[in-house]
Amino acid sequence: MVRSVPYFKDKGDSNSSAGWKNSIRHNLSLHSKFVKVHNEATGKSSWWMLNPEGGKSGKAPRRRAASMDNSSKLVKVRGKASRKKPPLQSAPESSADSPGSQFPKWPGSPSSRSNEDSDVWNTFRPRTSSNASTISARLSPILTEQDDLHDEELLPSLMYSSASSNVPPTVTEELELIDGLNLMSPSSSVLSTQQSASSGQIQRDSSFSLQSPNAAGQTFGNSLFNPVDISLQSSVSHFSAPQTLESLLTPSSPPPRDVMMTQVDPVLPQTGNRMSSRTLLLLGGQAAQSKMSSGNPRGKPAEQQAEPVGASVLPSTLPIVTSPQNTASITSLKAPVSATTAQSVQLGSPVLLSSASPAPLGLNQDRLPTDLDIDMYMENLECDMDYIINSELMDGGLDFNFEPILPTPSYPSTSQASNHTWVPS
DNA sequence: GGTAGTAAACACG
DNA sequence: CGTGTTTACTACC
Repeated sequence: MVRSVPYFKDKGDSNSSAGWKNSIRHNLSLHSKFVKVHNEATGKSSWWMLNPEGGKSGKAPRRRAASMDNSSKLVKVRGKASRKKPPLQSAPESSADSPGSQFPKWPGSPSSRSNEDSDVWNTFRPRTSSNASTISARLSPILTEQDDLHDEELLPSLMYSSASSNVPPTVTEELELIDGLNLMSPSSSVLSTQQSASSGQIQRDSSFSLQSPNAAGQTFGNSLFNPVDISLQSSVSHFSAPQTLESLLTPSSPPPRDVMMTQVDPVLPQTGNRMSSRTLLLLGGQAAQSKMSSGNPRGKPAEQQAEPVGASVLPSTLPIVTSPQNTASITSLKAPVSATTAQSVQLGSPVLLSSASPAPLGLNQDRLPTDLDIDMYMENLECDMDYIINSELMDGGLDFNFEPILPTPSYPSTSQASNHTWVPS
């Protein structure tokens, strides 16, 4: 608020912020439009997001109202709800409430996710205990939610993080920008709560690779790593492994980091060999969400915060080659895709945000498998693009900004792109 | 009367 | 102390 809303610019200090913060908290708690998503990673703090169902226009589910509020089913789950003084709390917590569960379940949310049925939030909550805690924890709600949404309904899932203390403001912003894509690198062993900065960066990269390439590819045709994008897209298009998502969501079996690139797929478990409109929606929604999440979405170059961690980030974006197990996983995931394609992915992963212009330069243009029908992918890309663009326009226009990435020193320069000296062989 | 903003009390970790 | 919940008060439409 302080950073994004002029009015609050000078109201960031603890003194002057007490009032409006209190008001915010008050409204968050009071109105069912907002739902709290517990985030163990941040201790006492939680994520606040818009109720996918919109919530009631009126008040939040108060104890008595909770039972009546069928639509939102946002029962009070706060364990300490009954802590109030006896006089006030005549009625004990309703049995309808799910005590202990911090996660209100709105109808239909986890539906698509086969087993997770009972507890959507469990799908991510456990992850909080893992290294990617903060990130994944914040992501899941979104993903789950959006996964639930139908194509026509891209509900805004604006999240407000109360974990300001744990996540640097800038990082928080970054995270918000890429909400829903954090899952892309949930398992990254590099990630940790303290390293949220780097993770944020990583996330951002992944987000770009997933949500921008399409749009960016068309918009920014002057890229050096076009093949990469195409490859990625192809992998995305072909890969469908719901179980992967399962594993991703399972704390016990953290997914390989490289999956972050293909994790987009998990998002579209039902998808066959091409991205479903649902997925597209998801991506678009995330983009839109990004805009919504911050008054100055891309305005602040991620590079700014990314710089310090850029070096470490890159490796994490193309780990496929580093770890045998990762490689295996990725190749298996990309079964339909030729090995060369996978390789191209590996090579290009770090520069995902580049465009997918039809004229690949440097890198592995000559490596592109003959069976890799670029046109086909391009078609898909165009299709996706249209969708995304439309979505974006509907939301007020495109808001892509890849500027920060280009100047990143860590990335191979244009002239050296074909050398890959930095690429593990 | 409904809604919204603010202040405040209170509980919890 | 930060966060979250709740109540009370006030102002506006």
